[in-house]
Amino acid sequence: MPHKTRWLSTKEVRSWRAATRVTRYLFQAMESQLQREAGLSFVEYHTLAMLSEQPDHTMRMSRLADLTNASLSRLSHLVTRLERRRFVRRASDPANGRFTNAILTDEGYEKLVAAAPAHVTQVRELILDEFTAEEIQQIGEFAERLLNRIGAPLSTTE
Amino acid sequence: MPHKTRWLSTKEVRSWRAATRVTRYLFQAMESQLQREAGLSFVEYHTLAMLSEQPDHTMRMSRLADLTNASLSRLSHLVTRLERRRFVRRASDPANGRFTNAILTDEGYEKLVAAAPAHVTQVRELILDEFTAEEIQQIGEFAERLLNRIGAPLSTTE
DNA sequence: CAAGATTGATCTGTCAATCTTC
DNA sequence: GAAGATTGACAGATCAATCTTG
Repeated sequence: MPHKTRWLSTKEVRSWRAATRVTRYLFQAMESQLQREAGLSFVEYHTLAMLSEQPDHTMRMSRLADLTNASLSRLSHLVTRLERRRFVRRASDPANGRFTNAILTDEGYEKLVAAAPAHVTQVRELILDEFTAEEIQQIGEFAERLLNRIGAPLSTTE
Repeated sequence: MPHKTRWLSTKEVRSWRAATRVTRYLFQAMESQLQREAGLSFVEYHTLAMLSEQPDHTMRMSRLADLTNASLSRLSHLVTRLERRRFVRRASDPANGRFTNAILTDEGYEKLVAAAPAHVTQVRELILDEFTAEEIQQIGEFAERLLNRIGAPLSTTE
């Protein structure tokens, strides 16, 4: 019941606020640029992107949900919308009927290819260009340490 | 029209993915912990927190929107909900009728005080405890550089 | 019955339109 | 008329309940 809370020091608060503020700000910037220029949300874009990296442009819903940081429910709704727009289609896994595969259509692939340059350019201008290669490396290490601590799977490629 | 896109290197992609993944993961973790244990969203919590730091527990809507990274519209809806729950009330600024002040109620303050220890503890356990003081400092500097680059206001205290 | 996935109800955010005060 | 703020309509996310297959 006691559990004395270890409050944050002034320096910690400062770092913490800057970090939360900037991450939220950057997400919003990317969201609205993608939305404006491609009519895709950040998650939608990454859903297409993850699929495009698979040799057969196919991935199981549950894995896709994990990689895009979305709940299965959220992904399911989202894929339904992407299906309506013909960017993705579903097919249940012939090997195991419990699994559903999401499959990138040609149209979806074209959409991604059209959207990518502007997005990547924004990421460079907004973020990467601020840092040296070593700093980018450093940031990646910090992020990976946190992912390990949390127990989140790291890699994209299985 | 050309604008050759400077695509990301393998290392850059790796850092970038880890960073986006971890930030989204952490936000979700904080969201759901706050929601579960206090019935507050992350923005709601920080809205109360920002108000509590003002001597008179009062702040203009537009400033509050800025500090919580919300649009004015979003904040307005949000404050309406917080008002219904009696955590905040509104009053138009006597000095300038265009301004609306959001004011933390006693009930709202108690809510915040009740929610804070668990939240702060989670922030430590999830994130801060992974890093040395120097690293936390370093992360703060990275974040502030980005905020400057973007042109976002930095400080909380005016 | 457990894992994978979907659905529907509800809540929250966004965008455009509007209102108010200076 | 412009800045600050609010509103309503719609799009999207969350949560709990449900369906389906192994």
